[in-house]
Parts: sequence; structure tokens; C-alpha cells
Amino acid sequence: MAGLSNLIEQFIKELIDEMDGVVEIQRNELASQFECAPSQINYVLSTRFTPYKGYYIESRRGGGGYIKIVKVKLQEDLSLNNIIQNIVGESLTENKAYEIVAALGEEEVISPREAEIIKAAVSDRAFNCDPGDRNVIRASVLRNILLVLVK
Amino acid sequence: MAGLSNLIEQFIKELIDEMDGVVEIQRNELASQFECAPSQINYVLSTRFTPYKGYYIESRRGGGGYIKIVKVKLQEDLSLNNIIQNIVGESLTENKAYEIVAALGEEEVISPREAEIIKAAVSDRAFNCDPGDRNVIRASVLRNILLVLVK
DNA sequence: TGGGTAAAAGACAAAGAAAGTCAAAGTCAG
DNA sequence: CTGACTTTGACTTTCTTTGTCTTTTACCCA
Repeated sequence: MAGLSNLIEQFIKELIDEMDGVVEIQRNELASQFECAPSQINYVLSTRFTPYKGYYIESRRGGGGYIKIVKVKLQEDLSLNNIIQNIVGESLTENKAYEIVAALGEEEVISPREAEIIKAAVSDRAFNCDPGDRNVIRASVLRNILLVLVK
Repeated sequence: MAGLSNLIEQFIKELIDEMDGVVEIQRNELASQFECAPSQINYVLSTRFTPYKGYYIESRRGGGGYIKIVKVKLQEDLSLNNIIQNIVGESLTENKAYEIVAALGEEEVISPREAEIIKAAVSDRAFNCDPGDRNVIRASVLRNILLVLVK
């Protein structure tokens, strides 16, 4: 159905809020709560709780295993220079670009309105060109924008 | 039937009115309501709900995908709207773009920093593509950015 | 004490569900 | 009849769901 992943994402986020930034789940248990395959949980974690979005994950297998999700304040990895040099490469998908912008917003490097502006500037819709070229142009545009922020 | 596209256009517009400016559809569902090819919906969107006409569109593929159409409030900011519809055309030189941005800064529609960001996003340097395409892409990018300012 | 076993989580690929793209074919006004 | 606008359909890309197999770890028992 529409958005089982979204449901699980919301559920976990609420847990994290209640728990003040750290939560520990059991994959199988959560999966059976939502009546889905256990690996669905991995999918949600790997798409919605990425480092760029400010989450850190650690886990343990075997008896009494668990998955621990920590909401972190990133600062180290999020320096603009690091992003420009290492994260925005030669090519960048829309999604990845959005993640970067969201992370910068999260860290208050940019204002919500600036985030909206930048997203608009790097969205697929903005590039009415050969789809094959989009990702390359997008990377270049975003890099150029970030350079301004460093100044 | 002259105007299946027109029917769909009307239908969506009514939805938007009811929904107070924002509507979310599912392409396949709408297509089967009108018994047409799904790509017909894209056609309608791309010809009738353009940024140029004050619509902002965002979408997602895959399971639980959707298309969201936002009608930007027209009367809110006449000058911005005027710019979108009349001044940013299909094609825009770097210089002309800078002028527009400067004017917006002058009128304090955008902050100095926002102006810097936008200029970076539409500069020649940002578009490392076929110079012939630059002006067209630039117009599209700027239009998309201005739309979020109106929202 | 160490080796087997069951109980976790991880990896990955295949199948499914949307939307996007593009070009060919159809229609219609002038 | 021609050119612009529409309609359709085949193919692509992206995102989600499921399942199968692998790896790791705790615990129990000989």
C-alpha cells in the first residue's frame, strides 16, 4: 500500500523524539508489527536514516541482537568545504542533492527559505534539458551555489 | 473528441480550487478515470500547468508515487509574478538574469545573501554544458526559483 | 572449554509499482 | 493540404516490497 516505508519511517521518528534522540529496536519484532519482511526495515533505515540526514546507526546480530538509531548533530562532516570537495561529485541525482540541502538546513547553515530556493535551482524540473546531462549540470550548479556560502 | 486534454485540465483546476491551491494526484488513477494513456496526464501538465502559468509541480515515482500540483498565489506579489510571466522568457542571458536578481534585491524581495545564491545558480559558470543551451536552461532555472519565492 | 545450534541482523537480487520520456500516429483548423 | 496540437504506446528510470541466502553472536551441552 501507499507508503509502508513512510509509515515505518514516521513510527521510528516518533520513537526517537520520545526517547530523546536514541532508540533501539529489534528488526524482526518491528517487522512483524508492520507485517512486512525484515529486510524492509533495512530498506527504511538505509533510505531514510542516512548520515546526511543526521542519523547514526549501529547494530548487533545474533541472540539479543538490536539496531540502535541515533540522531546526531553533525558538524564535522558537514563543513561546506568537505561537501564541495567530497560529496558533490561530477554528477548528482536530484535526491542526493535534496539530501545535502536538507542536511544544511538541519544544521542551520542555510535558512528554510534558502533551502527552498536551492532545491528549486537543482530540481529536475529546473533542467529542461537532456536527462542524461542533468546530473552533471546539477552537480555544477550546486557546487557553484555552495561556493557562495563559503565566502 | 476535441479536448480530452481540456477536460482533464478543467478537472484538475477544479480540484485545485477545492483543495485551496494544492492537489496531489496519482497519474495512473487519473488516467484510468479518463480512460486515456497515463502519458496523456504528463502532456496536460506540461502544456497547461507550466511554471510560466504559475504552477509548481513535484512528483515521485515508484510504489506510492504521486504528482503534486501547486497553484502559486497570483495576487500576492504582482511584480514577482510579472517577472515570471513576462520578463524571464524562454531564454535568458547571464547579464539579463543578473539584472533581474539585482532588481529583486533592490526591492528587498530577496536578501543580499539570497541574491548571491541565485546569481550563483544562474551564472554561466554553473552551466558547464553546450553554450547554446545555457540561456534556455537558465531561464527555466530562474523561473523555478522565483516560483518558490511567490509560494 | 570449545563446538554446535539457534537467533538474530545483513546483503542482494528479483519482482512489483509508479512516474518519465519520446516518438509515431491521429486530428483539426485555416 | 499543412502545421500545430493531441493521443497513444513502447520503453526507461526510480522507488518499494519480498524473499533467499549469508554472517555474526549468545548460549548450551558434552
